[in-house]
Amino acid sequence: MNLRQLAEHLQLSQTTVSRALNGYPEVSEATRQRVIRTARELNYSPNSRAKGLATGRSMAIGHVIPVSDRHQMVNPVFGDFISGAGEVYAASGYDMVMSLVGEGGEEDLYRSIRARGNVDGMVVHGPRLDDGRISLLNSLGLPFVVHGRASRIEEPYAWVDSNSERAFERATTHLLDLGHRRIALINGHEDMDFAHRRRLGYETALAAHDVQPEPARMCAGEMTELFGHEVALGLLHGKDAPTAFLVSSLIAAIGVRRAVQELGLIPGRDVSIVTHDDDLSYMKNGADVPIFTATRSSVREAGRHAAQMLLSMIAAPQAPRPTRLMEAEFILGASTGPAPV
Amino acid sequence: MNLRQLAEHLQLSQTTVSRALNGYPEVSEATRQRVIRTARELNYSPNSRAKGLATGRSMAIGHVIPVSDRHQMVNPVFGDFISGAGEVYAASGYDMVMSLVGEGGEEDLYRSIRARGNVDGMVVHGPRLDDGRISLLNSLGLPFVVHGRASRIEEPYAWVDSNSERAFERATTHLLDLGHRRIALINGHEDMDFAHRRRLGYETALAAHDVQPEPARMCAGEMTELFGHEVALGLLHGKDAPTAFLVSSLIAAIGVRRAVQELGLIPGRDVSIVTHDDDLSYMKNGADVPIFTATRSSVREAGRHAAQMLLSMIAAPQAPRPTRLMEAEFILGASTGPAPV
DNA sequence: CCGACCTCCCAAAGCGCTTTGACGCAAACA
DNA sequence: TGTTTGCGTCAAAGCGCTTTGGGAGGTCGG
Repeated sequence: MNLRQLAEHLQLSQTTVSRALNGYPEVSEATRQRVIRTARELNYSPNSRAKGLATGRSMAIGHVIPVSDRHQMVNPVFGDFISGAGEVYAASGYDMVMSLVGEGGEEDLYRSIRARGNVDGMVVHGPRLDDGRISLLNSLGLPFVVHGRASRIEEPYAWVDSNSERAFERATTHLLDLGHRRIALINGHEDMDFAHRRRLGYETALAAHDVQPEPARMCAGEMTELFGHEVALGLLHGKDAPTAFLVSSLIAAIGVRRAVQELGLIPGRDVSIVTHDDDLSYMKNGADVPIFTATRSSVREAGRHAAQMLLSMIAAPQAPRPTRLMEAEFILGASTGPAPV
Repeated sequence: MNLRQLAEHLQLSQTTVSRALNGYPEVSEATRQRVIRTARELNYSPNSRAKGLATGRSMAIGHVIPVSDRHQMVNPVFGDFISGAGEVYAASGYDMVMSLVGEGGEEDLYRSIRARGNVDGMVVHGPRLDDGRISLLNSLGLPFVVHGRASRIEEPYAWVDSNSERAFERATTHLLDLGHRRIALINGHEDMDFAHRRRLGYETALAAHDVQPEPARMCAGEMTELFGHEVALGLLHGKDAPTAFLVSSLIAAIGVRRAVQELGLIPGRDVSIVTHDDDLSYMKNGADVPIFTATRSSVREAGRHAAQMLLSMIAAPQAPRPTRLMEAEFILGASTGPAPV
C-alpha cells in the first residue's frame, strides 16, 4: 500500500492525501478525517526512505558505540542510556540507529554516516580527554550531543554530563571525615574523560585535608567485577592496606566487596566502600537501605536529556549548543563507617 | 557530493559510475579503478535513502526492545547480544535500528515498521510462551529471527536459543548428587519462554530423583540483584530453609550471595548456589576459578548467530527457516558443595 | 451581476539512486 | 568488404514521497 494506491482508493490526488496526512491547512477537515480513517483502515504508513528522500530528513538518530578492542565489551550503562533516549525518540517519531566501532575506525564511520545521510543527528558516547570526534563532527556539520565532556577540547559542542569531579570530591571528603587516610581509588580508564574528572575530585579532596596521594593506591581499568576484585585483593594484601575504597562503578564495587569478604573482613566496619552508582535498572543499590554509600546519577535520565537536547538542536540548528551538568546525589549506605583504629 | 556531481567530475554518466562502484562487469577495470579512487578522494558515499528507494532494500535490521512497564528496565543481556549481532552487521554493511516498546504497543509497532519499510529483517527479543508476535511477523512476510523460542507456537520460524531445559536439568542434578534436597529456584518471569523451560528442566531433575517440588521454593521475578537478595533472605529465614539455590542470572545470584553472607553463612559450604551465566563482558564469572558453579551460554555468540541467520534468510528468502540450539556449558565453581548434614 | 477572494484540490517536478534498453565502436568473423 | 559480437558507455524511467505553482468552483462585497 503506497500513497498512489491510497489516493486512487480515495479518488483524490496524491497531493491532497499527503497534505491531509501531514496536517497542512489547505485541506478541508472532512477530507482530512476521511483520509486519515482510510489510511488507518488500509494500514498505510508512508515509506520512510521515500519520505526521507523527499524531505531531506531521515527521522533517525545515530548512536556510535565504541567497543573496546581489549575486551569486546559494551559499556553496561549503555542499555539504560538508550532506554532513556529511546523514550524521547519514540515520542517524537524518531528511530535510533546504532553502529558498533572498534577503536580506530571511528573517523571513517562518522564520515560515512554523514555522507550516507541516514541520520539527522548523533549521540557521541564515551568521550576521551582529547577526543578528535568532536572537531570532526563539528566540521561535518551534523548536530550531535556528547554524553560526557572532553576536558581538553575548547570548541563549543553540546553535552550532557554528571558532575563527576564534585561527586568524587564529596565522596572522598566523606571518607576523610570518617578518619580514613589510606583511601584507594579504583577508577575507569583514565583516558576517558569521566574517569579523569573523578580522579581530580579525589585528589582535590585529599589535598584539602593535607593527605598525600599515593600512586600505588590509584588504579584504573575496565570497570568489571573481576577488576574490582583483583585490585582490591592486591591492595588489601599489601602493606599499608587501604581502609577505604572509592570505586567508579557499582559492578566493580561488588568485586571489591567480594574481595573484602574473602579476607573475612566486614564492609562498613573493617573496610569502607564508596561507589559511583549509575542507577541501572537491573542493578539498584538496595531498596530501602542502600547497600553501598554512593554518589548517584541516573544514566537513564542522562539519556533522556541528551535525546531532548539533540531533537531541539535539529529543530533549531542556529541556536547555541545546549549543555547540561547533572549533579550527583550523595547516598549514605551501609558500606562506610569510621576508620578502624 | 552526490552521484551526479561525481559523474560530472569524472566526465562519465551516472550509470557508469554506479556500475563501477557496485561491481558490475560491464565496465572496464581501468574505469572502475579511476571511479573508485576518485570516489574515495571526494569522500563520496551513496545516499542510503536514495539507494534504498531504488533497490527496495534498506540495508538495516530492526531490533525491538521490550521495556517492562513495571521497571522500565532493559534486559542487561541486551548490550552483549547486540554487540555480537552488530559485529556481523558491520561486516556486511548493515545498520541496526532499534525501537523501544512498552508491553502492548508491540503489534502496531511491528506493522508500522513493516509498512514504513525501513528494515530488511528483524530480531525478536524476549519471546513469551505464546507469543503473538511470531504469527504476526509471519503474516507480515518480513524475515525475522527470534532470540529464544515460544513453546506454544506451532508454526515454523527461525530462532536461536540455548538449551535452557537441559542446562537447568543438569544443574539441578548436580545439586541433587551433592545430597541437596531442598533446592530453591529463583527464576525469571515464567511467562517468558526461557524461564518456563528452565523450570521444566529443574522439575524433570527433581522428579528423576523422586524429590517432590515445593512451590514455596520456586519464585519468579525480574532478574535483579535486589530480587535475588530479597527472595533468598526470605527463604533462608523461613523454616525448611533451602540448602541450595538455582538462580537464573548471575546478577540475581550476586543478590543471593549477599543474602547468604549477611546471615553469616558461607557460599559453597553452608549454602550452595548454581546460576546461569550469560557470559556478559562486564560481569564475568571469575577468571581462573569461577566464582559460581554455573551453566554458561554466551549471549554475544547468540547475537552473532542470530544476525548471521537473518542475513542468510534475507539473501535466500525461500530457504527453510534456520534454527539453532546452543548447548550450555556446565562450569564447576566455588559456590557449590555437599549438602550440610 | 461582476470581479475579488477563499477554499479545496490537482499535475508535475524533484529528491539521489539503480536499472533497463539501446547505441556507438572496435575487433573478429565470414 | 560486410556482418556479427562484445565492450564500454549513455539517456531515461522509476522507486514513493513532498512541495511548488497553479486552477477550478463557490462565496462575498460592491
